[in-house]
Amino acid sequence: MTTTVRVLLADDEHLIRGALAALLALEDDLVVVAEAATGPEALAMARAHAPDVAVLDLQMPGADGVKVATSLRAELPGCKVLIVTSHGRPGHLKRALAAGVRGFVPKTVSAQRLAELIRTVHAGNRYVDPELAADAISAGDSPLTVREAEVLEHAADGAPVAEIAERAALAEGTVRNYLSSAASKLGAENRHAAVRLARERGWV
Amino acid sequence: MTTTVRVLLADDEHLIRGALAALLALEDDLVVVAEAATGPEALAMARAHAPDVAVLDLQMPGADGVKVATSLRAELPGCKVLIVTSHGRPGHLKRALAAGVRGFVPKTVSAQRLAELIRTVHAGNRYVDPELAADAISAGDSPLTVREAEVLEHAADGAPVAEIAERAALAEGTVRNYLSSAASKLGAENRHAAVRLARERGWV
DNA sequence: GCCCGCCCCTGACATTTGTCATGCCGGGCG
DNA sequence: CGCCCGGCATGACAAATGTCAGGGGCGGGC
Repeated sequence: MTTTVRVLLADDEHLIRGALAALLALEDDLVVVAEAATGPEALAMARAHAPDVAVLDLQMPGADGVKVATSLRAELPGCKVLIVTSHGRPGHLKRALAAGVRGFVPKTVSAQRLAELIRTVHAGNRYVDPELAADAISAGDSPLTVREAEVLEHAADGAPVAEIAERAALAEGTVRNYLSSAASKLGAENRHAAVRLARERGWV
Repeated sequence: MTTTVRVLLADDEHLIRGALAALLALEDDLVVVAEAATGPEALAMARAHAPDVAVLDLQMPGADGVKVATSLRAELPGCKVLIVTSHGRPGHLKRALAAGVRGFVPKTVSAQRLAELIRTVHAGNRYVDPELAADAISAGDSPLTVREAEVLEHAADGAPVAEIAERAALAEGTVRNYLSSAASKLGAENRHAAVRLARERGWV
């Protein structure tokens, strides 16, 4: 007997979610038991329906896919998580795996392939897109120290150093130093470029 | 007799494009005659198949939806363009309409609704998502002068003023001035925040 | 024709940011 | 234990950035 897999689908784009639900419904052994458009909603739906596999978009309003996965791991250990994403940032993959995610693929895969992957993770196996994995490996670990990353995050919206210093409870000179060392580690000309790079690599 | 509508589908995310194609195929009067994953590919497909309606993603590799629409308008005036987008930036809507686009909607619409809209634009009518329209109106026109926008663009990747000055063939002081006035017009603290805001509003 | 306002452009000055030399502390290692 | 290394923190100085006052050109209103 082929067991049927109960799936939760979470993506903020209704068009895509609906289309996906329709396509997955064509597979005999898959059934979409719940849909959600936001992070918190996904969590609530998961609690209510206890799906076998949760297919989560990485970027959703409220809480991103990784955050949802973390909560899910604690509350429903039996629920496997598969993350799909449009723009694969290396660091996200690492964070996702740390959160216990079982699968991680870009949205460029076909629906057919996605269905296979749902079965794969349901069977207890893992799968990450080879290209994303290669990116993550070549990007490597974050070279930033805890404080450097913290200061970079505060600098993300272009705030002046004085403001960052206040929020981080540091002297201005110190903040400038962290910014500077972070920028040089990232090979950036200035802190703004550094912020962009760190974001791209998923290190902030 | 209900005429059948020949549709071109362009989106870089295979998962979504495939799912969409499948759903639209369920509608009796719609037929997807071509698919594309990039801007140039969409253009080539349009030339080859001369579709009635082109459904374009706003953000694609190569050339964005608006650029494709512009070319299409010149080469295939009979082909109506409907743009779908994940992240609606006000300025894009304006540019799109200027490029002769007939419909503009976020990806949060349902597939059912999208099918209706394809018929709507095919019938010669226009449709823009009310919420996006409201955003565009409230965001209003760009308050930036030509030079201000130009300098902001050059500043986008965090380049130092000297470099911007060279690329724009201006004195450094002048560049600082434009940056400064642009920032104040946008209500930004500094040029980096200004760049972000201008991007969000679609003014650069 | 003349004035006014806006855009374009510039250099000088004040402020902010980036860089450097330095000190403190805790953890690993010979 | 004593040493060295790396992360954390700071202030002083040099360089980049933001702000200001001002001048030339062009078009619309009177």
